[in-house]
Amino acid sequence: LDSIIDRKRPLLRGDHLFRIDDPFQCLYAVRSGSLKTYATSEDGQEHIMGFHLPGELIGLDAIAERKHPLAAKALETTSICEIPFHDLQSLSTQLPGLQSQLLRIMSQEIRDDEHNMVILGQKSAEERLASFLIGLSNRFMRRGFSAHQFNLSMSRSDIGNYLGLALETVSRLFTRFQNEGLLQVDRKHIELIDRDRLCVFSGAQCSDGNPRRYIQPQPSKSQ
Amino acid sequence: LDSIIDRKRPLLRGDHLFRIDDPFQCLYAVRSGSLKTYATSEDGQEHIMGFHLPGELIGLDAIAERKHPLAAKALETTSICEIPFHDLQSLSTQLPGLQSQLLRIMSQEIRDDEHNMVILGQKSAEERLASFLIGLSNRFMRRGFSAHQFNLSMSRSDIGNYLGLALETVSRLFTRFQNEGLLQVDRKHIELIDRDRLCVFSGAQCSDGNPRRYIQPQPSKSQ
DNA sequence: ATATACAATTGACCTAGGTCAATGTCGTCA
DNA sequence: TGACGACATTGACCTAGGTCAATTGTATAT
Repeated sequence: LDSIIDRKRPLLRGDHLFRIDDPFQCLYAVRSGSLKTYATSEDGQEHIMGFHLPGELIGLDAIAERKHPLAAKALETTSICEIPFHDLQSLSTQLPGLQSQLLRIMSQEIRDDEHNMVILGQKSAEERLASFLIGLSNRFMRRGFSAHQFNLSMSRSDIGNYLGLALETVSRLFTRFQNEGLLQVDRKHIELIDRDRLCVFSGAQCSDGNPRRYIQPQPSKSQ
Repeated sequence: LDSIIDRKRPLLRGDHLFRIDDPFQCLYAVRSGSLKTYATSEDGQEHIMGFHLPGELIGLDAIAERKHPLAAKALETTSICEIPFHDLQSLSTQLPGLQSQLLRIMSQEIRDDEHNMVILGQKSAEERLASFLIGLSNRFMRRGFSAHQFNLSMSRSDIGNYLGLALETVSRLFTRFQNEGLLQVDRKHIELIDRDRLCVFSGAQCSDGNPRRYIQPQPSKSQ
């Protein structure tokens, strides 16, 4: 199963794992550290699509066109597993479970993106940042890290870019959350003091540690 | 190949194809008509995630959890093909190409969602509506319909919800675009007069009829 | 034909959050 | 140790677009 996986030497902060339009050869799994993926618009503006933590898979969006639509850059010293896609495919013809596992992961990615679209399209700045922090917390928790205390490897500007906010707004919200007693910020270090109340601020479905979930249908106000 | 596909009787406007948390049995392909998919938040608020035109596939986000995270509702009289997922999977163990075709479609869906996240996160109201119209136009064109003239099956309110705008803003933009000579609106009917200039307004990468594309990397301002 | 209800438009007003600018803090390198 | 440069914070101001409300147009039911 992991006979095809190749462990590469670690990336340093700022190194690219791949760039936009690089040919698609491999999926990548983060072993340690973190990365951001981003698109750029014609004017050179960067649009961050995601932050990627240990245990997460990168590159699923490249399968269709056989090249990477986004670039991936390390936010800190980061080690990566390379998974050659060709090998993965031939292996999966033998292992029936592997194929459907891949489908499940991609389906989950689509769900997560849908969740992000709700956040970007419908939520206030406050709700966005709270959702972001709760989401990070959940992801750390699932991987066995502390859910109440972690370091942000990305800058305020990266967070703002990702959430569709100005970096000044992000900064102001951090101090506001801190004054409200929701959390303690020290530079990159975050401690969630009152995680439950932060969930309330995020306006959602997340206090149970189960992230990226959707909500029961309502009575349905006809059409 | 299409021995497993079942054609159901058509849905009427307002009918649900499935609701949130319905168990996942089938993928669905739109044959004619159109639908919207949406999540609802705890307060009953509807969040539209997509509009679905003939030839498009719905339900890929349900594979992971074996239930539908979104609801799908017909915007007009709509006919649908049901594709039982179980059958699809067993069939794909025999046909090698089918499996990878499915992966490609899901990968494309992830790319499309990423594209939408850029629109929601980074674009102005004007750019959002222009992108939306160009995107629709491209999708119609690819399916053999007119790229310059089509009917919107969704309300202004649906469009606003989808784009993260108030319906009043959508309405104002339609009249503005019309006054600028970009298009002609009559209720639900849209005629794109100056598609190229509308592309300019959308601030993107779309005038060539190839939608959902990403852009070359820039010189990269280091870090 | 008329009533009803919903969809769309338009205007007036207001506010969340963006922009610009000044200042502060930290980490790195000579 | 000091100076530079990136990052972060904070304040003052401004505007894109949201909200509220009135009006009109359109479609369905009686």
